[in-house]
Amino acid sequence: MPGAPARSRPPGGGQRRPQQARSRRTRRRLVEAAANTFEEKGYDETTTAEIARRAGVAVGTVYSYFPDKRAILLEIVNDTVAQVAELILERLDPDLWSTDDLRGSIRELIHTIFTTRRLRPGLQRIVWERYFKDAEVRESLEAIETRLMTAVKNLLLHLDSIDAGRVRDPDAAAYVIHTSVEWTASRLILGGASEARVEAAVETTTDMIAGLILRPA
Amino acid sequence: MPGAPARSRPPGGGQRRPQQARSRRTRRRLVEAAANTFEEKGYDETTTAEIARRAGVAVGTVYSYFPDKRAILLEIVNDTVAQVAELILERLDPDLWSTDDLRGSIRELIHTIFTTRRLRPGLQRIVWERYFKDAEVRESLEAIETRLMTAVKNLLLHLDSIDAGRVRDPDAAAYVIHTSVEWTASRLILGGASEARVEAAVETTTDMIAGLILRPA
Amino acid sequence: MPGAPARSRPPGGGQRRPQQARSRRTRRRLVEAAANTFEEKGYDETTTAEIARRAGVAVGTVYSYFPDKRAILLEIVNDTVAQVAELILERLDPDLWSTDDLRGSIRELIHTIFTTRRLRPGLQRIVWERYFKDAEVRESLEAIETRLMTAVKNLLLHLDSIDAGRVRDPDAAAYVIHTSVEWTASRLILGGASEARVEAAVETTTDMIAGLILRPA
Amino acid sequence: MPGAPARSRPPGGGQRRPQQARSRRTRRRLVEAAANTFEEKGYDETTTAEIARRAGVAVGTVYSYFPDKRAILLEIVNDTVAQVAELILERLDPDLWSTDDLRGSIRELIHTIFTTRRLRPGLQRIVWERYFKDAEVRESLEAIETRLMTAVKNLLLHLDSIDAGRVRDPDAAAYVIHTSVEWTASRLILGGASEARVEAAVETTTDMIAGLILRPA
DNA sequence: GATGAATGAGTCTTCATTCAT
DNA sequence: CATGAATGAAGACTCATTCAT
Repeated sequence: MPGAPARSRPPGGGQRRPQQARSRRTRRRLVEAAANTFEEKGYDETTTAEIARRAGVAVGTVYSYFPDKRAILLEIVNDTVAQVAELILERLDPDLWSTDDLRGSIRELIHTIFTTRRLRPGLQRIVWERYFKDAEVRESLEAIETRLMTAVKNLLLHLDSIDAGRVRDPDAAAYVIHTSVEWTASRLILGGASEARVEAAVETTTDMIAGLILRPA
Repeated sequence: MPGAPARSRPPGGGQRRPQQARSRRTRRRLVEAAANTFEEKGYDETTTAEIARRAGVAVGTVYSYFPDKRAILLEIVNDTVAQVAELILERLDPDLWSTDDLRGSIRELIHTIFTTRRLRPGLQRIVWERYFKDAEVRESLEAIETRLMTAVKNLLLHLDSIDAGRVRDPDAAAYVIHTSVEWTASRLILGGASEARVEAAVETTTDMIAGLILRPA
Repeated sequence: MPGAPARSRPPGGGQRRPQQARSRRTRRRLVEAAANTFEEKGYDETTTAEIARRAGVAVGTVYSYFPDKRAILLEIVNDTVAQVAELILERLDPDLWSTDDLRGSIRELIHTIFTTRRLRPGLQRIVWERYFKDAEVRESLEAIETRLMTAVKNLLLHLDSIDAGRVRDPDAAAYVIHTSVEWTASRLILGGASEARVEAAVETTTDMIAGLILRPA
Repeated sequence: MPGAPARSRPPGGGQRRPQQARSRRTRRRLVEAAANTFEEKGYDETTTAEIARRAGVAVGTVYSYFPDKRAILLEIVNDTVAQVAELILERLDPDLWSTDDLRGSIRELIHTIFTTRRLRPGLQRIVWERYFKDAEVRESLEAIETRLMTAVKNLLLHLDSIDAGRVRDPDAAAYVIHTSVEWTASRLILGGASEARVEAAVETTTDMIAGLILRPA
């Protein structure tokens, strides 16, 4: 599956087996069926039989596209996490940060992160659930987190360069910021907190991050 | 095995909670066996048969002390999380916080939290794994987190009262602080980070928290 | 399972798990059910479900006595082959060989071997079928064949010592004799040959062996 | 792939036996691919998908040349066994047997038989494995064995006619000789015996056969 | 109270074969 | 004629839980 946008792909591009149109469609149907079922019922609770049923194919077909159930999850996790990260990465572009209202930019970023957690919450739960259990899920997540943290770090360095930020240890800061915000967002949203509590958390988190990275006026 | 055969038991002998010495010991042995096995292999990978074996009893015995496998986990989670929390709660006592070096106190607190993650890491992983999956695990964890967050809030209010802190929204602050530090600690330690990275994270986290709650000199 | 006679076993003897009477009986029932089913339908065609059904237990029970289907076969093969071999080994005792009618003794031995093939023919087929396929079956069979060939060799040496035999290479002779007779017997009997053909083969095989090992008068 | 798209096909195009060059080649490729795979991995372990892959065709194509997997094996077994038998049949021609050194002729024959077992051992194993399992394999093998045994019998009669042999029961003798030598050879060679053991077995087998069929000088 | 044998529903996975394109 | 996507029956094995002894 494409993963990243892959806007302009070379003409004969085909990444795996699917060479025929029907095959491609079946694969997509399988991934979608699996994603929906995982989302609704969780990973362990989803049987390959149900995935097949919802995709409208036979069980065997599942196994001609994926070696096993885990492989389907992996692909979905990659896609989902990547999509979510993409939204955040866009907001981390230093060019978009007005010098006038840095706290506002931070706030907007935090808000975005909190909001993304509303996408496919079931799948995000599965990621937490399997993070320590499945090395590949972990690697998959960490690859994307590395991209995020690098973007955060670059932003910090940028702020520093325009005399707006103050960072002692950019790597550690990126790590701590990323981890803190991510988890606060996840727990709050996936845990079903009220809108008011979410807003309060966004505000406080913004203060916290601002306090860490912004040079006091 | 000591003690006479329990030939004459008191009429209304309760069957639930341990009333006899042997019973209590068996229960403890079961809990320990389960905790060790969960710790080593994870929850799903631990069979009740293995717990029984390691406790030196028959499978059936497990079920005369606990309604099911999950109940054992619940008890262990409660104990473990409570023990870990206790260490942190002690450090949150406002009386222990010197006014002179508030940042140092924060740092010490953060350090303590990071350190506690080294206790029973396998069990802590299970808590993450099951947090969204098992409502009782969630409740169990949240009950203790509530205590922690209340203590944090009280500390914030105390700092405020001595003109050392500044808190706009103590509830949100307690939540965000707790969640951020907890997760940063967990991922770093459970993920096996190097000592240097841990130290850097402690330092940066301290800065971040200090920036949020301390009144700038 | 006992395997060899184990005539006088130490009082508290119990070889594997079975400590309770019921357990022992279940195990026996399982082995018998499996042997009968293997015998009738062949190994691959026998499902663990059917073994369980015929033993009157649940599938799971099968797996609490044996790690897998193959293990049941192995045990049965060991027993069956050993039993068959025992009948032949008895006939190889030099003391039973009259000096007067050595050809008659050989004939009787050959006849015995041919006759044993009528025991559990289905299982014997399975042994051939899996001989090159399953290393443990092979080892199992070869262990017993080694005993047989050793007995043959000793007999040859004995005949030599009483000036009745002539053997150039006792090891090779034992091997060739054993293999030839065994396979001729197996193919003929397992292939369902007529009584007349069997008798003719016994006679000719006797001539062949006698020609090899007996000193011409 | 060669050839123009089969746009205009001759109306009554025969579907069964190879009439066109390409078809014949495809069939040969399939048989070879199957033979190699069977040889390397065994019958059960070979999937039709792999045969197709190695032949460079689609699975469906396999089924336009053969009704099923078993049919491919049957054809291969026929060919292989026939080829092997041919080598032996040549050596059974009475004209080639010098009267001077009959034991030498027997020895050479035995040697030839042992040597042929080194051809396609994997396939020969499959024949043993399926001999009792698959009636057609059995028939196929037996048809060729009948030819061999007839040749043996004719040889015996020939030796008798020139006063060199002595045979009580030519049919039984042919059967016993054939079966004994065949199996001794198979087990020894397919079992991977050392050259020395093979040589010893050849020698002893020669003695055994000579003792049965040659008139003592 | 303890024992441990027995349960059996539930899962994943394989692969020969078919048939629409 | 070839293709290869799809089929789906079948089977081995697991393990939390029960209950007769």
